[in-house]
Amino acid sequence: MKPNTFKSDLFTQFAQVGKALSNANRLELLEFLAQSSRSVETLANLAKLSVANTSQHLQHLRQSGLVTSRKQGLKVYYSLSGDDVIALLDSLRKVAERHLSDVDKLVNSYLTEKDNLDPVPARELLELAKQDLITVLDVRPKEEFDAGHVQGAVNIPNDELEQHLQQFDPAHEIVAYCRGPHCILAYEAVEQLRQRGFKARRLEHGFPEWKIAGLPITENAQDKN
Amino acid sequence: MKPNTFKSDLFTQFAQVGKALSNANRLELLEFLAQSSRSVETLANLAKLSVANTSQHLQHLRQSGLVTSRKQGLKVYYSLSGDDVIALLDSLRKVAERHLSDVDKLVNSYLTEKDNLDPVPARELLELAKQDLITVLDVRPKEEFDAGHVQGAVNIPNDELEQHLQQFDPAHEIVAYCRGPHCILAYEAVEQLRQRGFKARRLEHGFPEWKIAGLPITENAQDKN
DNA sequence: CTAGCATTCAATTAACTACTTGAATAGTTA
DNA sequence: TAACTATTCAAGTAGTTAATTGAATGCTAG
Repeated sequence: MKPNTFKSDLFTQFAQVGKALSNANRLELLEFLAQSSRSVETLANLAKLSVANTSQHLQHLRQSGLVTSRKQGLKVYYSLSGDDVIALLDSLRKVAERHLSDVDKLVNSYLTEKDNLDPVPARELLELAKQDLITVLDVRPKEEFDAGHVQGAVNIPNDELEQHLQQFDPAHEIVAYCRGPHCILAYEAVEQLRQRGFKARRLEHGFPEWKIAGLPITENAQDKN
Repeated sequence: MKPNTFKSDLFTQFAQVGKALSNANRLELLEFLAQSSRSVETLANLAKLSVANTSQHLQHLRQSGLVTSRKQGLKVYYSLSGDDVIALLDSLRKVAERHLSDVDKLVNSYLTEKDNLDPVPARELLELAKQDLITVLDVRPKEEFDAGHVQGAVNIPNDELEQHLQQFDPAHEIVAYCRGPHCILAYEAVEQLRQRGFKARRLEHGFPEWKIAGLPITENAQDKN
């Protein structure tokens, strides 16, 4: 028996997963994959990387066990290998938020009124929706909405918000959400709506977190992209 | 507003934390720190690294916000910056275990009868202890035991087990634990006890997990090392 | 069975990381 | 104040990683 060898090998294996999380582009790819499974080309466009580079990053992620791939016709679709990966990304985000003061500074400087956009916890949204007191607004692009969204949500991508303002019931408060805790779309939507006199807040987290919490969603055939 | 710049900077910050987790030696240091706070020299000895190298790793960890340091007299004591770090390490471990088949192979080849050493969940241990049906055995070194241990546990470091066998009540099942889910000491103790005819199992997780689950512990003044 | 497409592979370059060594700093004790 | 100790800093080297480019593979449709 060689406990030390065994032990260090084990840490080496864990470090492989850590390495996969050590690059900003890979983390961005993971966030996109947390939405739904996607092809290499789509991911490359979303992350603004070359296709070859994206492919390499994805292979790296696959070797660490964070994503899986599946070939369908011409395209290769990648997806997260399990909900535990979302939990891991959430842990990472929590630690980073709590400890890296730089992150706070960034968030504060960008989102001028961050604190005033006080977020609605998921449970509260559920309750308000049940009593039909709110309109739930999904501001992500149509494809992401189609792949899966909070039950009862209305989809209006951010750049079309202006044209659809009259369809909102002014008596209802509007709760906006998008991809994750740091998706800016929801912040922007809330700001815009408030300027127009609506009562608006944002959902505390985003769709991936809602989904893994087991809260009600409407889900279509995945893998459209 | 520059959403893209903002966004990529944010991922860069998260990647800093990922980088901290991308090295086997740093992960090992974090595991030691999950036990209790420790000085640089102690950590260097535990991890079998040079002091300068250890110091560098620790600074890296501090810059990512995973640990904090505090100077006391001549020595500098490092500790985890919060329980969310333990949660993060646990997530990492879970993903690595589930996905890296190499890890399974290692565990299986090293721990010949892994499945037979069926682990006791924390709640079950609590219940059994309440009814006084078991002896809870902490096989870690004395210093770690002193810094904090499961309430009611007996401390016998692994290499002294042989000499203390007669002090166990043969009617009681023995549940052994040590540092974490992968600490080998507990496996070895269980094997040894079984060979001597005792009924023995190991605790499913280790002390750090027990502690963050909020289960009853006995804690002494930290920072002895 | 050929043309076209999505992805991967291979080779290159620049940038970064881990570890070593020896010197510098800061706190402590005589 | 001088000697000592624990830690950190600085510089150098070997090894690793990210991104680019262009070619190779493997499907699919005509």
